[in-house]
Amino acid sequence: MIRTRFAPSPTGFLHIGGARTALFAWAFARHHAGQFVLRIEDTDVARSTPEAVQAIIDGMNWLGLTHDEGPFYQMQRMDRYKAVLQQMLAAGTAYYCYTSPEELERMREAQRAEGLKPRYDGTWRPEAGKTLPTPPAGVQPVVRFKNPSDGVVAWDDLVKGRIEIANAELDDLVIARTDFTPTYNFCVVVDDWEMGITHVIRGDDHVNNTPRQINILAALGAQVPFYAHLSMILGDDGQKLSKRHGAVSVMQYDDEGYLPEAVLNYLARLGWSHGDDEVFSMEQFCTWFDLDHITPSAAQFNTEKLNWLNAHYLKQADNARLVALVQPRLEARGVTITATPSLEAIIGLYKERVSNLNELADAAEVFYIDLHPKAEILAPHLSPETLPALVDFIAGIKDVIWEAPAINALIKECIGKHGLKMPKLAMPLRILLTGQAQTPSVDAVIVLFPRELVLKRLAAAPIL
RNA sequence: GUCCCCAUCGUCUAGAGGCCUAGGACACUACCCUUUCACGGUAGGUACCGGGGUUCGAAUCCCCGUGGGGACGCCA
Repeated sequence: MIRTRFAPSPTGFLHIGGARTALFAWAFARHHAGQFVLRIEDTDVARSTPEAVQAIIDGMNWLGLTHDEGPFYQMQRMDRYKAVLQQMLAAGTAYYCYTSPEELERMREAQRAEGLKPRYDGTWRPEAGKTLPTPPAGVQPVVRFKNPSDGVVAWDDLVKGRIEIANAELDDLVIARTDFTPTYNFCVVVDDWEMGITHVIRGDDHVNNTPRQINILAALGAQVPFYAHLSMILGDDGQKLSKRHGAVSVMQYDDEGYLPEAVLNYLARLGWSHGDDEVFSMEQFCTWFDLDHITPSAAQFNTEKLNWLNAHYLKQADNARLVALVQPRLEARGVTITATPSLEAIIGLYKERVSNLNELADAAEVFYIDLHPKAEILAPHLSPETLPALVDFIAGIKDVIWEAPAINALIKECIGKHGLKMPKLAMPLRILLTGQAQTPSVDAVIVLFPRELVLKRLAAAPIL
C-alpha cells in the first residue's frame, strides 16, 4: 500500500508552492490507490497558530485535495517522540550535549571565518575510549543524534536521481531541545516511520535534511521510504516566493475569481508533463501522474497561462454553478439581484469572454444597478446622424417580439432606413444599456433585459 | 566559505544517441471570422548556457567552466 503525506507547518496560509506539493503527493497516492495523510507539523509552538491550521485545511478543501488520514498533530504525539528519544539515549545512538547556544554561535562564527562549514564540534559526543567533560551544574542539556562519522548516505531520489552525501559533511544535529521537546528532523523521522509513509514527496529545500533523516531511520532500524524532492516554484518575476515577496494564499486565487480546477490544472503542469497534454481533469491527472515526468529544475509561475486555463474552464462550467459563484460576489458589492434580468442567462452569454469570476460579476453587475453611462464613453458614439435611427429603434422596440432574431431584424431595419452601418446604432445601444463599449452581440444583450428596462435606459440618452 | 541541486523558445515544457532542418501550450505578430471588444480559426517568429571529450552520429552520455538555486538553527 502506497502512503504519501503532506506535512505543512501551520505558520501561515497554504501558498502555491505548498499546494503543488500537496497536489503531487495526493495524486501519487490516488494513482496507486494508496492513502494520503495530512500531518500538521506544529512543534514550533511560538509560530504555529490554529488560524494557520484552518487556513491550510481551507485551502486544501477548496482545491479538493482530500486526505484519507489525519490531520495528525505533532504536538499531540509528544509522548511517543519522547519514548523514542529515551530509547535512543539508552541505545547510545543519541547523547546529551551541554554546549550552550552562545558557545555554538562562537563556534560557527570561527568556522565561517576560516571558510569552513559551520558545525557542532562533538565535544559531548561519546566515543570509545574518550572521557567526556563533566556536565556543568544547572545546565539543561539538549539531545543530539550520534551521526555516523564516516561512509556515505545515499538514496535514489525519485525526481533528482541518485544523491550521495559523505557523513563527514553531517554533524550531530539536535533532536531534542533543553526542555526535551523534539525538533523537526526527529519528529519527521518518527512520524514517517510510524505512519508507514512509503513515499516522501516534499519540497527540495529538504534535500539537505534527507541524509540526516536516513541516518536516524537507520539508527532506529526503520525502513527508509522513497524520497521525491520537488523543485521550487518561482514567482512571475522569476524571484523566489516568500512571505515578503509574491507568496499568496491559494484562497486569494479564489478571491480573484479563479476556479479551483484551473489552479489545479495549472499547478499540475508546473514541473510535470504528460507529452503535449495541457488541459485535463484531475481524474485524468491521477491516472497519468507519475514521478518519472517531474522536472528537477525550478519553474516560474506564469499568471497569463493560468488566466488562459481559467477562461477555458469558465467556458466549460455549468451556468448554474457559475451563478452560485458569482451571486455572492455581486451581493458583496451590494448589488441586489432580481429575477429579471436572469443572472443565469447573463452568465451564459458572458462566460465565453471573461477570464475570471470577478470579470463575470463586473459584466453582470450593470444589469442590476442604476446605470449612468459615462459621458466620455457615450459621447463619441452619439452623433446627430445616429439619432433618427435610435429614435426609430426606441419606437420599434416597444412592440417587437422579445427574441434576439426579431430585435436584430429591427436594428437592421432602422439602420437600413437611414443608410447607416451596424456599429452606428449598435455602439450607442450597448453603451446606453450597459455603460460599456464592448459587449456581446447587442441583440443578444438586449433580450437579457426586460423590455421596460431597455426603454428606460434608452430614454435616458442625453440628446433625446 | 563548504556541501547539495539545477540548466531546451520570454514562460511552462516534449525530448530517455539517429524519428530533431528540435514538437506542444501560454504570450506575441499577421490574416480570417465579425455589430464593438473578446472568443474561435489559420499562419508566423523565437530556444538546446560555453568549452572539451565519448561515438559513425549528442539537446540527449562524461568532464570542466559559467550562471542560477538550496542548505549549513535548541525553524520547519
